[in-house]
Amino acid sequence: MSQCKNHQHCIDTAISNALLACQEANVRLTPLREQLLKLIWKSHQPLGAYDLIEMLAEVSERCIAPPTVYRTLNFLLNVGLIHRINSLNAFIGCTDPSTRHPSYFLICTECQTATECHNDSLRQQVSHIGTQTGFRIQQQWLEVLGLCQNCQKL
Amino acid sequence: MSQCKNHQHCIDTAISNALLACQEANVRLTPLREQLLKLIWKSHQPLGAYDLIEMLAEVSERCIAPPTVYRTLNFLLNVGLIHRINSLNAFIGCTDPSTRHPSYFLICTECQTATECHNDSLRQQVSHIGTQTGFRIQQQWLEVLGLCQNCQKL
DNA sequence: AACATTTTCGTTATAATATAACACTATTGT
DNA sequence: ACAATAGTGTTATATTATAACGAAAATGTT
Ligand SMILES: [Zn+2]
Ligand SMILES: [Zn+2]
Ligand SMILES: [Zn+2]
Ligand SMILES: [Zn+2]
Repeated sequence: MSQCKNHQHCIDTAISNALLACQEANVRLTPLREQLLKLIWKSHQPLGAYDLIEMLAEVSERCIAPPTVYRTLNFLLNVGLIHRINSLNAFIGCTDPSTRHPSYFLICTECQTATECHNDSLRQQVSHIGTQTGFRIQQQWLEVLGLCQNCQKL
Repeated sequence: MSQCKNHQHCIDTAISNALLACQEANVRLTPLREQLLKLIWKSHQPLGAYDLIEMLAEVSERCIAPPTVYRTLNFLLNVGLIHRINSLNAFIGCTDPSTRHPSYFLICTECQTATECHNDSLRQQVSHIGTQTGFRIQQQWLEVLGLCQNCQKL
């Protein structure tokens, strides 16, 4: 939770964003989907699918098998409510699901905090590369590993 | 091989680059390592570890188990002779192992060709984000999925 | 050459991540 | 009430990756 003062606010915002996004997309935020999204938002650290399975088991007594979790994760990915961190096989909440955008993250190797990075110059630069090379961009991920400001001090 | 006229030249260059890089780093390019690197350079498409195991079996009659291949892949990664495409769990040859650089790729979803992208403006832009946010960058990957020029025509 | 040291490779077992296939239940629209 | 669709449960299995340990090869030193 390194970078937020009131993490409950992050969670609340995430859920209300999710409700809006689902309404917009005309899909349903079922209890399971909402519960998983809340678990993902428990921290600002990417979580693996099997971490989430364990968390679900603890929280709700229900033992949910991998296919169900992966289905739900894919739903959240498709609606744009979460991102996948490919270098970690892990998932993290999107801080702005209102508009589709590439997945750019700064990930601290010390505290594991992943910070989404909405940077238009960067986006334009990538887009420019596409134009230059005649490549029609469909999807993109940038994952930057390193030390966040906090962890450099330690 | 989409973007190259003479792919044998790509392979030859890769091997001589590898010899140089290993000399420079004072490490050995053993037969196994060289063989694996050549297999990776068979095409401009990222290959999975288990693809490579199959290819090794076909080429050399030797049946090499996963740990050996992963060890060798990690060696090649560490020396900077190959890159890992995280979104595909796959590996591809580096087009310029002479200097360490981030892993930026354009990957065609149709023909699977992955083109390494040495773009300084992009690199500076990412570096700038690091400076702005006080994040000390250690490693980075950009993976752009889409359609290459060739595949758009089809 | 003989030996110790280090590096590389082989082998077995297993961990971690992800999906296929099919059945059942809940929701929605008529 | 019914049919159609969407969501979830369940079993089995595929795919990707590593731990642990021992044998072999290369390297450096007497
Ligand atoms: Zn927070
Ligand atoms: Zn986002
Ligand atoms: Zn080529
Ligand atoms: Zn490279």
